[in-house]
Amino acid sequence: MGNSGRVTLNDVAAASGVSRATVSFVLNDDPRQTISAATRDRVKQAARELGYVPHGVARALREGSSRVVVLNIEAGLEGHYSHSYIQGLDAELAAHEHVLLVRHGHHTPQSTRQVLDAIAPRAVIRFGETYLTGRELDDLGGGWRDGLAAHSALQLRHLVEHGHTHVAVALPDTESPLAATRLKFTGHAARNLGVPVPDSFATPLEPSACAEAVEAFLTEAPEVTAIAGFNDDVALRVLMALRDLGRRVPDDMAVIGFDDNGYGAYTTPGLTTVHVDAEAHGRLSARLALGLGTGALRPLPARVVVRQSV
Amino acid sequence: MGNSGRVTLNDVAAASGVSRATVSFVLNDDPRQTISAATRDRVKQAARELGYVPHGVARALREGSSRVVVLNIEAGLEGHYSHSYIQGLDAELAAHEHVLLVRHGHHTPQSTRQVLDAIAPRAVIRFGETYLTGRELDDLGGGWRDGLAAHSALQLRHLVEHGHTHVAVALPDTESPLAATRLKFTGHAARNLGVPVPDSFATPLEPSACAEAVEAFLTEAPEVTAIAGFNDDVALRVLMALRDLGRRVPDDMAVIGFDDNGYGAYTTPGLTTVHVDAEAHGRLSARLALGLGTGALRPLPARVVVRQSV
DNA sequence: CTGAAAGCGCTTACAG
DNA sequence: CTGAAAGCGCTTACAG
Repeated sequence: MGNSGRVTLNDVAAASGVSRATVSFVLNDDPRQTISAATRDRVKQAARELGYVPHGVARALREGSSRVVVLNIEAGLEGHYSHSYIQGLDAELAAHEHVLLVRHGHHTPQSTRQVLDAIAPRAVIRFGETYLTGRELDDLGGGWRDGLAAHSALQLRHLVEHGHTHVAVALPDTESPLAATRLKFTGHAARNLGVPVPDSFATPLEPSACAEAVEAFLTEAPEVTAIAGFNDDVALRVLMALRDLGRRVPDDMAVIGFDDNGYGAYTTPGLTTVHVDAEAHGRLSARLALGLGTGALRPLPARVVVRQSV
Repeated sequence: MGNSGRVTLNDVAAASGVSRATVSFVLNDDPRQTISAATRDRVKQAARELGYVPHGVARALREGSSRVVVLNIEAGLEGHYSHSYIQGLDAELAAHEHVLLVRHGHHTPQSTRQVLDAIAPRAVIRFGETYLTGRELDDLGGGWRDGLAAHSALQLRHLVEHGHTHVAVALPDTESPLAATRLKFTGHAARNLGVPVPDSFATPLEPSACAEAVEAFLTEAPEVTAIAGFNDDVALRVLMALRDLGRRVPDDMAVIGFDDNGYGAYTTPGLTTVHVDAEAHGRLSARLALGLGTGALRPLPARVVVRQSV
């Protein structure tokens, strides 16, 4: 097996007494070749016995890309949704003999370039794109059907159905590329539901600063009776702020979260929130990245998890 | 530039009127070659103008490995610690011109093999190994100095310092490779502190099941006055269970978490917990994976974040 | 100081 | 049906 420890195509060819080309044809089930059953067996047998595994790097150099899919995820977008999404993506990719590799943190064009050049992945997925634009999800039939837009609307609708017409949106304190989009979608939904377009405010991480922010906002907008969180983290902070301010939830103020992260079950009152089938979104992204159809895959529609905060 | 869109070494060589070898020497600053300043400049200039970027796959095929480090992380080990750890790892690797790619989910030997073959990473890090064994951290001087053992001891010590001698450990419901190790370390610490070795129990995710588990355990062990959580998730579940059982925290039972995930600030009472400098652990792992020294890097010691639960 | 050549391990026209 | 050959883009002895 050469000089290194690795078993190569050469070794298999030598062991089975055919050329490298033939080995490659057999192992890759090339449909354009007709190779005798005897030869096939001999080659496969030899490959098995030698423990041959194709060298992906060489294959990638030759084919132009490796059987790897890279997911880029910005630091600010990580959360419960992304976690489930990754699970789905990983599982579906594995089912099609690809591996998922995730790039966390902040990505500059150079670093992205470096990854591309280093491993020539079959596809690079930018996390959030699907969900955000709903573009791929559109393929299932209907723009707002199961994207962020639909879910933003679901969140607001729950509030409206509970009698709230003046709603505010609580946003993270840090810059999130999703914040503006979310706000836009919620605005759309408000118009559809015939309620005023919600105002928004940021929620600092530090509890007393957050309480101040909530208080300041509510002083300016005393008509607001319900707050819709950008996500559960934000909603949880609002819940704490309201408690510190002595406002009762849901009696004085209703609060609803987004993307049920589980921790909303631990507060008093529990946080009502929106649950999204992120795992299926991940599977969908996988199929689309590989150029497969969406198959029978259909994400479960989002649903409201009712606890006590609204 | 060849037939594809890519600029290769060949293109740079042609543009600067030298051979491919020379281009390679110049661009890689090969110390064994002496190349005239004029030629160097010409080559570098041409590379810059053409926007040449070395093809990592080809380089990996030639050199045997790519400038990529892979982190394997099992689904059960993800949490706050891993999140910070990844940030540190990513940043430090980037500082040394490597990129971090994370493999989530469950890993079989075959899938690991596939990754290895697909991208020939410079190193593969198994998450938790460092922290768990404290092996790498030992290098900083002293086995228990800043690993899981030391932190388990810190958690228990806080309880003992607050007058608790009969402590129980709450574990996750799922199999965690860390659980046994944790228990062992806490046992060691108990002996050192001269208190009985803590018993343990599992905490189901489902709230009523969890309450039952807590109740059953405490009925068997009425002498227990404090519960140490495997992590904050577990401790938070215990907190909820105790509330549902009508036991007051900390008066009837003290609770302490582990690996401050932030959500402990949202409960009533707030969860006292142990905060670990995972980011520095990540940086350390990066340096060790690349075969660099640990430099001046020294993780901050873990500390107890005091809230109200003990 | 510089260039021609080999080779990393694979795939795939092309010629028998 | 099968094999010899080229080539993916790079690095590095080796020979001038």
